[in-house]
Amino acid sequence: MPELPEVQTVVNSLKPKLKNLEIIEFKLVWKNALHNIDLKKFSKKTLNKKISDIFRFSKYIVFKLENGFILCHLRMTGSLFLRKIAPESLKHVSAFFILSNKKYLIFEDVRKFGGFKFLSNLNKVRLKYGIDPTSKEFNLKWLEKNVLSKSRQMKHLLFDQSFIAGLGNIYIDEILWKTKIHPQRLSNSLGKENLSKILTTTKKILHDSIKHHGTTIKDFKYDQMRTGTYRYNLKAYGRNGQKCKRCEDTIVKIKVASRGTHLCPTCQKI
DNA sequence: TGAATTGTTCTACC
DNA sequence: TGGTAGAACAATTC
Repeated sequence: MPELPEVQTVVNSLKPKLKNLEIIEFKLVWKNALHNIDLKKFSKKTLNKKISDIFRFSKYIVFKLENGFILCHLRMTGSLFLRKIAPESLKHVSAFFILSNKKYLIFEDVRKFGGFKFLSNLNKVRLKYGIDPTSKEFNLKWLEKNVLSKSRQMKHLLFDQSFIAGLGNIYIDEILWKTKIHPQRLSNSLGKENLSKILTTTKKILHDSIKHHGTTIKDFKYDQMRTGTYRYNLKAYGRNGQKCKRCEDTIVKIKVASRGTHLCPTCQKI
């Protein structure tokens, strides 16, 4: 389940290998893997173009070309990796590129929700998404201004990509457990101390997870085979029925924002 | 067999 | 109308 740290892991892994290569061919296997453009147009925009940079925007992997940007979203089960040979089975392959060094950039996606967009600029998409939690603009001042002015359940708020871009179910449950905030607690009921905790905890969790190449629960991998190891650091997510690592109570799983949500009923009082 | 899974987007409510 | 919440959607697994 790729969120910000997993997407960053893929970017870090691909960047040194892809920079300045040209896209020679594009094969679309699953037709819905192109999200805002048809195959003919996508090919015209991207073939024989050089990849001048690769970076993360929100949960997108972005390839910068001379005439625009390819955005790749992994959604639930997508993985993007480089190989020397063509994929031998196309069963879970949604699409692949052939590059000027004859290598294959393969997009594999069991659930098939992920895919590519082409945009000539990022102006519109930048307006649609909120602040990046790893940026220095994400600070206490910003939180005070934007969290206290709303009356939203914290899980809902942190999930909202137009508010903060990059968090998902796993890291939100971890942040709320660590800061002892109930997922249904209303944002305007928080004190400054809570906000300060949210700030430092969010930064630390994301940083630590990137260091561990993200969280692999089931599907996430980068570099074709390698899995992230942050799962060993999880305190709430997926631990329902197990003992809270802070007190003697048991982690429970409830539904908040129509998502499975893990919390400790003793540590995280509403 | 159908419930569960995800981020995004659409719709409904107040 | 704007802010908020909840459901629908994509496809597959077990």
